[in-house]
Order: sequence, then C-alpha cells, then structure tokens
Amino acid sequence: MSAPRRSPTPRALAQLLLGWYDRERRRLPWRAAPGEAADPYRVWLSEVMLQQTTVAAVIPYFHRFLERWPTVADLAAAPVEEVMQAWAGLGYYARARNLHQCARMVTDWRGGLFPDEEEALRQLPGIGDYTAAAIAAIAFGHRAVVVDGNVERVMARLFAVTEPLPGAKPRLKALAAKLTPAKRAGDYAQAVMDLGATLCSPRNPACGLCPWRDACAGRLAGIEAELPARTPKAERPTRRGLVFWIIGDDDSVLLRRRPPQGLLGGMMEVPSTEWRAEAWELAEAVADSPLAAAKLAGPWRLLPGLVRHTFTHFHLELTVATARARGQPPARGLWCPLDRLSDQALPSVMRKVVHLALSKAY
DNA sequence: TACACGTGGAC
DNA sequence: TGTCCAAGTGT
Repeated sequence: MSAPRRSPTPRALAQLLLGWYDRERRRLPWRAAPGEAADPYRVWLSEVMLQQTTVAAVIPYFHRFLERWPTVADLAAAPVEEVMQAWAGLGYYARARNLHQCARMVTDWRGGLFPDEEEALRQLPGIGDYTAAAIAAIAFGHRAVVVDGNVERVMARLFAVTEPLPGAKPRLKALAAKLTPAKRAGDYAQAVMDLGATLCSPRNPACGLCPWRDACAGRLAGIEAELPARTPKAERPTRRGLVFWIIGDDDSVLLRRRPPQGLLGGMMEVPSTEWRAEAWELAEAVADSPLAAAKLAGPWRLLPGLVRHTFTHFHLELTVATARARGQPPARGLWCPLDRLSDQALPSVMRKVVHLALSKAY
C-alpha cells in the first residue's frame, strides 16, 4: 500500500516554482539581473506598456522610451504630444496620457521617487490593482498579490476552477494569495507570469515541463486545456466611414487631432465622417467634409480599395475619397507634408489609411 | 457591474 | 478569413 498522495503546501509550491524560475528565468530588458536592485521607473514603464500587450510588441517601445527619457523626470518634462507620438502603434492610448500624467505627479510631488506601497501606487493614474501590486513586489520586494491574466489561468488550472471568468476573479485571487510567499515576492510574481507565458499557455500547455505538473488538479482531471472558462462575449458589429484625403499645396495632407477622451483619444487622424453601421455615399459624406466646397481646387474622387481594421469591440471599414484644396486648415487641423507623416501620432488604423492613399491617390 | 478601449500574432 | 487573446484601467 502506498501512502495517499498529500497535496503540497503553499510554501512547497512556491519553492518549486522559484526553483524553476531560477533555472529558466527569461531575460527581459526591464528585468534586473539576479541579485541586483530593480529600477522602479523601468518596472513601472514596462508594466504599463505590458497591460493587455504582448512582450514582443513592448520590447522595441520600451527601448525607445528609455533611450529618449532615461528617468521619470525626463518623461515628465516632455510635451504630452511627443509621448503620444512615441506611443503610436502600441494601442490603448489612454495609457500614454496617464503615463505622462503619472510621471508629472511623481516628479512634482515626490521628487521623482515612486511610492513603494501598493495603496499609494494605486492612487496614481494608469496604475490599477495589478500594476500597483506588480510594482510593489518587483521594484520594492513587498509581498503583494499580483494577479494578471497569466495568474488567473495558472490558478484556474492548478486548482481546477471551472467557474467562468470574470465571475471567478475573486476566487482566483484568493487562491493566488495563499500561494504568494513573503520572501522573494517579486521573483515569485514574475515566475507565475513567466510560467503562464511560456508553459501554462492558453493553448497547448506544455505540462510535461511544468514544475507544478504533479500538483495540478486541472491536469489530473484532464481539463487543463479548457481552463479558464470564460463567459462568451458580445458579437462585434461593423462600422463604416469615409475618409477625406485632402491634398494641399506642396504635397501636404490634412490631418487633425482627435478629442482627448474616447477612442484613439488625443491621437492624430485623417479626417473622416462619423463611423456608423450604414455605408456612406460620396455626396452625403462630402456634405460634412472638413473643408468647405469653395476651398476645393478640384472634384472628389473615390479611391479603389477599402481599409479594414478591427478594434476590441467593433470592425471598421473605411473608404477613402481624395480632392485637392488650398488655404488654411480648419480648427484642430494641420497641413502635414507627406515626408513628415512618420513624425505624427498616427494610430495603426490611420497608418493603414495613409498606406492606401499613398498607393492609390498619386 | 459591464462596457469602452488597440494592436498584431497564432491557429 | 475569423476568432482568440495578451503582464488591465477607467468610468
């Protein structure tokens, strides 16, 4: 008779994972070398960039930001427009505005020193529950319960939690709290996230290599690949718009800045109609184009092709019309020379518009 | 609480 | 092509 298998203690599980982390730790640009102190500025910058964003997408942005703004005071001193421009392409642009605001608060009120307590970090713009815990643990070594999507997935599998997200969040956080050790809290937090990002991945988890394979209730039940369960999301509608590619003197094009709040807030755009369910007729769209018809120096022409883009909650289809014009740009607008388009804070959907226009309008 | 908020890679 | 989803936050 073999003794009944006893489930490992939380302490034993944490030690198992830390051992794996010491062997397999990924080298990432914001990560301090083993035994060295982390730089809170780098930890904060990386954590904000990593919100809902993959490591591969973040790495080049992280390097560019750090080179351009080596300290939080440098970032705070920059005009917000430059920060938006540097963030262009990374998405979730409210993060860039909040990043800049947070840098100013830390610089102006605290002499450039980040708070080390979770609760104080949580008060800063762009820092929520996850990021506050991550900074407290990784940058300052405090015991904090760090729960992101990786941790939720790993906990759901390790403890075979079948309740769907987001309802299961409190239970998963409670489970994560039991496992979080007092020592090496930062390493532990990064270890769980590394585990989720490499072995305990959403699809095809590599259970054979996992330090927790013998303790994993999800794997023992054969349901690891189905976890975590999620409540189905609403369908994405399609919206349509017509974009005005208005060519001014000296090979310039009309751009404007979007309002600070809402979709693509504070970013530059090629002017367009409202985005709605119905397609636009050219005549209808031109009636509310950003330049009065009197200033146009030629007829409108519809370009062949379509710009497709998918946001989190809707699909977008844009057609592009072009015309020549002269005169002063309208309010919020500017004439941008074609060779300076790359200097603008153009989000990816607008870069697709630029690409179509440059390939079809000239 | 539920929804708005980007993007690109994987399958 | 379509769907999923990634180190979430703000409202």
